[in-house]
Amino acid sequence: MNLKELAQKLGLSPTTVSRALNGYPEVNEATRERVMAAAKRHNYRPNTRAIRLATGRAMAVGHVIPIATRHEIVNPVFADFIAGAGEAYSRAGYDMVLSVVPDEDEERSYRELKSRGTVDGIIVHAPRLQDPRIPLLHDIGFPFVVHGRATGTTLPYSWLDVNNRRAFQRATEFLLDLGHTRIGLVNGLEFMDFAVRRRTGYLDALATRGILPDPALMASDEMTETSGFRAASRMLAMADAPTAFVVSSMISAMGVRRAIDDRGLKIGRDVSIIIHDDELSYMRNGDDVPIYTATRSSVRDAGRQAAEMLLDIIANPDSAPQQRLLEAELIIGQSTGPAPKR
Amino acid sequence: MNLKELAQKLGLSPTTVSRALNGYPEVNEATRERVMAAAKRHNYRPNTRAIRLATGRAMAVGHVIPIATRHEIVNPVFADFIAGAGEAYSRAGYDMVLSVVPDEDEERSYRELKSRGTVDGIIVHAPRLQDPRIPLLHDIGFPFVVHGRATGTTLPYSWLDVNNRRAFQRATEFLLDLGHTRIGLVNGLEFMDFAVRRRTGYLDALATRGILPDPALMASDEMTETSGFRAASRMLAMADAPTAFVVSSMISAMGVRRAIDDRGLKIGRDVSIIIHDDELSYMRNGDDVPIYTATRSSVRDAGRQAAEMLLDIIANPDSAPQQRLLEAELIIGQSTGPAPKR
DNA sequence: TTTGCCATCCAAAGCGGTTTGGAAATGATT
DNA sequence: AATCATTTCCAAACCGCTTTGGATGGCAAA
Repeated sequence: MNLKELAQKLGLSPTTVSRALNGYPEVNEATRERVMAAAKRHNYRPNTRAIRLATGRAMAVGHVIPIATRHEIVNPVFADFIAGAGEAYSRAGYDMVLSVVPDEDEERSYRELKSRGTVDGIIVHAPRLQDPRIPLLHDIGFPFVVHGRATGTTLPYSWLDVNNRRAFQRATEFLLDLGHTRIGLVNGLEFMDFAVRRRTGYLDALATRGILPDPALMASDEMTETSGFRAASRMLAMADAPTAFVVSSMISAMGVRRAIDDRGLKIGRDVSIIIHDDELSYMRNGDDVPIYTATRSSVRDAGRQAAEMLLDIIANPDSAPQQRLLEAELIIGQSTGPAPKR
Repeated sequence: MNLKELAQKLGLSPTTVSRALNGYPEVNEATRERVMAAAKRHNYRPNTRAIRLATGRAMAVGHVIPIATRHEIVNPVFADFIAGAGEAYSRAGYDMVLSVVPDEDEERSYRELKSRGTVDGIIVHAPRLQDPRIPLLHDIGFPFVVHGRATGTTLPYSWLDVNNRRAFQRATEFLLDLGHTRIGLVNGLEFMDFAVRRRTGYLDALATRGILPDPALMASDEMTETSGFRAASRMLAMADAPTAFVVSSMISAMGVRRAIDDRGLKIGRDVSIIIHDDELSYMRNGDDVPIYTATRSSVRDAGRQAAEMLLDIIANPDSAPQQRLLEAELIIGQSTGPAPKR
């Protein structure tokens, strides 16, 4: 059942039927109702492909998932971010198209999305320092929103980010207040922008207390259980081992926990942990009482907000770039306690 | 730059240019090369929207992610499955569109995808027992491939699944061989098909050794760290506590590990664990030496294969349904050992 | 009655490709 | 030279919708 057939059945022109269904004013209310009823009765759904060609809009948004060819790691926050964004899209009648792209093909991939007209805009994931994607998308004139920021980029662009620096500063201060002075940082890969900001926050906190940072207490790696384990094991084996850890993710923290357990130490008593909690749905930080003390910010909610921002930018292409900085909340769990006396 | 313009520049008709680019035989090789060169030079990319309307094919595949409105949990294997599938799609020039749908709207969502012509086929995720989506998709005549199976469905349909029953049977037998007789099962939600099959495998193994299953040793819940912790804690508190666990996922296993650690027990010595390992990229089971003994089957690879199967079905709509059963390998890690003497 | 203005509807021209059904040119065959 | 088959190209229809630029008729104002 297409427009033409429906129009024929109604004894109207396709024009009028189209206008009736799309709420244009130049159509009699009576006929509009008649059209609406007939559309429902015949279960008419306009063909998306035709709409897209006619309007020139894709009614779709792209998410490019870069696969690091070296590690082949899919970002674990991805699923929840997508879930949040997806809600916003389906509410607005937009589709979400995912492109899984080996990272060396990313530029070509963006250009194609643009020139083939597959999508109306793009969410940029996991920005790195001076991320080349931002000037690129700017050049080809594609609406986009970055989830995160890219230090070193001077162009104005739209982004939505968590205040990672502040979060880690607060986390570190919290531990300092408990008397810890040897605090290990188990960070993500530091060519990622968020990881740099987190380190900055950690260093800032130490600096204001006049504590010299120890490079041996700062690890940077992929955020996996294994790498968390490795980093923590190494640090705990030191003569002057840390009494606390600031950890970039729930997953790394599980590795850190394993390292601590393996040495027969007890979390919250011998060693404190404070993590950043993205509130991944399959990785809840406890139900009622949080297991870990954490800086918390829902990545799913971030997805929703970023999507809404992008839709807004697509609808108003000439508006100024938008920015939104979310603050993480500091929640107290069972993984932190006063520094043990030596 | 569109077809017409390109044709004009070449002094050819759009017809010929289109045919030259799409490899039709009725065009001189010399002109084809000329066209190809010009297309590359002018950076011509056919407009996807136009192709779709003209051919009637969407050149896209849909993945519907149901969000359980109760738990709001995104399936953690999802990201890796998608990553695998995405590779297959982009190789074939297909787009992947994701719909995030509250599970009560799922049926409507499938019908819309079909009637609006958004996609050419669908991957069905996380099938339940007698999953209603299978007859539905069958009815509306939509090509689809199920990741998993649906016990109780008599219709023939295409699927790709891991032999979950066999995997858990082998895992349980492995523990039995080590002398364990009290073996806990930490399973996923048992309205999910895979979870039922896993339990069956577990029960089969016990049965062949003449061991009566103890309901108190079988837990079924969402596969989160917390639920793993809860289930294991409860079982370990029993008078006749289990000396081994079969655990449905790496994530639950982390909860199980925490429960074991909390009681001051040692994994592999006091308590054995064997898990099912989907080889999630951010959740590797150790690097060289596996941490956990596991039944292993890459969900990413499953995604790739399921996608290829679907593309094949879309290309040959009248072929018989395809089925593929993947066997998990049993890999020995450090989390299992002989049953402790009492 | 005429004029002008709305309100309501429609024909037709897009959107940018693919595909059908020739047409012209070339070469081979008789 | 005439016929026929091939090769090579093209005009035009089509996919299903939106949107522009009228057309028509009714009614109020002049």
